[in-house]
Amino acid sequence: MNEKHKNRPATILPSPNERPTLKTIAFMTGLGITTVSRALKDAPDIGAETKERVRLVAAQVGYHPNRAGVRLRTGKTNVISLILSLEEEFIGLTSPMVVGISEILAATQYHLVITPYSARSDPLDPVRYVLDTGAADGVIISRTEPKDPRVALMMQRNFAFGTHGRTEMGLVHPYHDFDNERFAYDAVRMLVERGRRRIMLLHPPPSLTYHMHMRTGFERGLRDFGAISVPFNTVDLDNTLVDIRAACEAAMRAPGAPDGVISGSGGGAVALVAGIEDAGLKLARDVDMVSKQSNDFLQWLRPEVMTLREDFRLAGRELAKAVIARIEGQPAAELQTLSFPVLQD
Amino acid sequence: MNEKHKNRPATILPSPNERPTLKTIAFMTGLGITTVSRALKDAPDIGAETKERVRLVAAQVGYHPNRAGVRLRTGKTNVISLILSLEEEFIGLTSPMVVGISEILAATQYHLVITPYSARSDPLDPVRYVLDTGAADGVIISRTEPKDPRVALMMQRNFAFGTHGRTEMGLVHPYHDFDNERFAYDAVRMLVERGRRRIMLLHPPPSLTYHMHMRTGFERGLRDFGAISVPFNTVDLDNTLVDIRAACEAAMRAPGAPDGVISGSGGGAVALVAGIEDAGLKLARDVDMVSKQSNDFLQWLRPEVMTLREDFRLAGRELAKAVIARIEGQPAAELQTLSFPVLQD
DNA sequence: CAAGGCTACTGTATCGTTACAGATTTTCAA
DNA sequence: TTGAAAATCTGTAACGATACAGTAGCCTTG
Repeated sequence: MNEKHKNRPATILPSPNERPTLKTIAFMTGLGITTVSRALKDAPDIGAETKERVRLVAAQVGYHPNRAGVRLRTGKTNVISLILSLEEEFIGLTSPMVVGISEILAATQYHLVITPYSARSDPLDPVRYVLDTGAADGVIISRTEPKDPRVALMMQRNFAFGTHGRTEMGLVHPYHDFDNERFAYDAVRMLVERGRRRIMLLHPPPSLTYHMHMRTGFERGLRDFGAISVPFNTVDLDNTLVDIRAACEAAMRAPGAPDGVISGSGGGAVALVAGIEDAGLKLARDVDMVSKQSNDFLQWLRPEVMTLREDFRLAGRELAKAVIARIEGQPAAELQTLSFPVLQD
Repeated sequence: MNEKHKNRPATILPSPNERPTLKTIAFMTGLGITTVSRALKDAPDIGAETKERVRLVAAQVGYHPNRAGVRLRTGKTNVISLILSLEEEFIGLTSPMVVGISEILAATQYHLVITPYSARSDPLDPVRYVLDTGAADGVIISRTEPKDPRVALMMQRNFAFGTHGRTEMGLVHPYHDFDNERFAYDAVRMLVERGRRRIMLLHPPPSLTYHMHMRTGFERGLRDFGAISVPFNTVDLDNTLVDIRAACEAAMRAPGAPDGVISGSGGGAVALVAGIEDAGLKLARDVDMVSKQSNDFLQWLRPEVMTLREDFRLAGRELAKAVIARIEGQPAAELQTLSFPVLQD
């Protein structure tokens, strides 16, 4: 509309095949590059009509800001990094989390980058990598420990992150956690209601925070409902399924064998079922079992096993929301959520 | 501004807390930025001793090239995008692929970005997004169709990609595929060897390329080993497990019910087992079953089911290698691999 | 009507890197 | 001794975006 002919710097006509940039739009609208940039971010010093015109042209030519340009200039990567242990056992659990995270990120500018590490290496390595290279604006980690050095490091550097699981360091940070204490407590109750008294728990590795949560709920359940614990300390959820199966069979054949079993994960439950049956026992008849479950397989093939569902997809959603909110400056204390076991069917 | 001094431009000492850049190293070594850049890429016009010195200092200060800088200047993103359908059913399968891909990328500069789409939207969308925004140097896709428009588009744009599964358009591109024809053929053989004659196949959706592969192997097996097909066309592997289970039960109760069942995926097999048992039949006694399997669950809970393993982790590794090789200019014809069913245990 | 303030817009410098076109010194054949 | 070639090294411009410090015109206000 208002052509005020100061002759514009001799802009070369942008070649029509290339990706449009701010320059393209500036050329098409007759505005300056800065104006276009500010118009697109709805800055207050740009006229309403101009903004409209710029937005229209931008949409028309399919403008997407160049991520490298933004990132170089502002330091903002628009990336959330999910730090994943590559051991097969965990990836099965974390994959629904990827779905949840993606669901949230889809509505934003953020991309999801998978930053892997192997159990044989230091879990701090991937975190340090992201921090040192500025590879992401925020990070999501799992397998959280009570005194987690990754959390300490990111807090110290004032870096946005969320943890799947809680810590116990007196540091306030975003997390999402499943109430494993309640899970174990409810599990004991369910077993006792079915007349079971001698209960065995397949617990997470002691290094992880939720080990203590689960044990606490377990012990409390034993006390409140009047059952006793059958020790099962030779294996935990980080052992291979083969080891768990063998250990379970041994426990089932030993004197004072359990008549109730609790599995802290769905994968472990499969091994426990196999171990129980290896020992010639039958579910529901000789032994009852409660498992934490994330997929349907177990339930379909051994409906006798009672399952309490943990929703990893929800965890992904909550964590993605929390990390983004943290990046945007929301206080960490407001970004802590807990989810509860849901009886399956 | 055009100051032509002999002495170096008045470089400000890089603040010690910031990430080191080429400038930092240039300052420390007393060299020019260009020289440092070229030394680090082992360019032929830099002295051997200089290169050594630069490399030493770079390692010392923990230099990582700024990805945004490289990307902006060269257009190289150093990103591989895995395009994932977010439906829970598929994510379970594709997650071991993430592990395989990560294993390969870990030794390179590449990052893995998950680009999701939902089944309700156009599968072309994520591909177009990557192409239009230059979000990655290469792409990996699954659920490949015989005339796959994503493949056509990326070929036309001369963009590096690899497909999990083959196409049939006369276009030569990198792929990794599982030999589903052989799987079905072997499966029929295994069933016939156990005296089964009336065989039912749970096949993939007809739109996917491997549907035809599997059917071909199936039909060939029926002919070669003298068995007959029991139609099972009301459901395929894209249906929910609940639907598959119900359809299977119905088939098992119908006149002329099958005595052998083949499942084109591990997840489907669980539903089939449940359906068979719903109909009051017993595995190994009334019906035998062969399944494609990717995890151990089924095998542990129904060892009667014979399983042929498909290695998704290997697929991830092969595809990552292929895409990188393609980016580096290797001919697509050399980047096509096939893997074969392995009898489980 | 001058001074000041507001509105709407713009040019320049910069982020870190690399392509390119020199520049300087050394080496060496004639 | 003299070019010329080889060996090393370097400055500038650019990739696309944004922060910042303007500018130009117009409107108040006293």
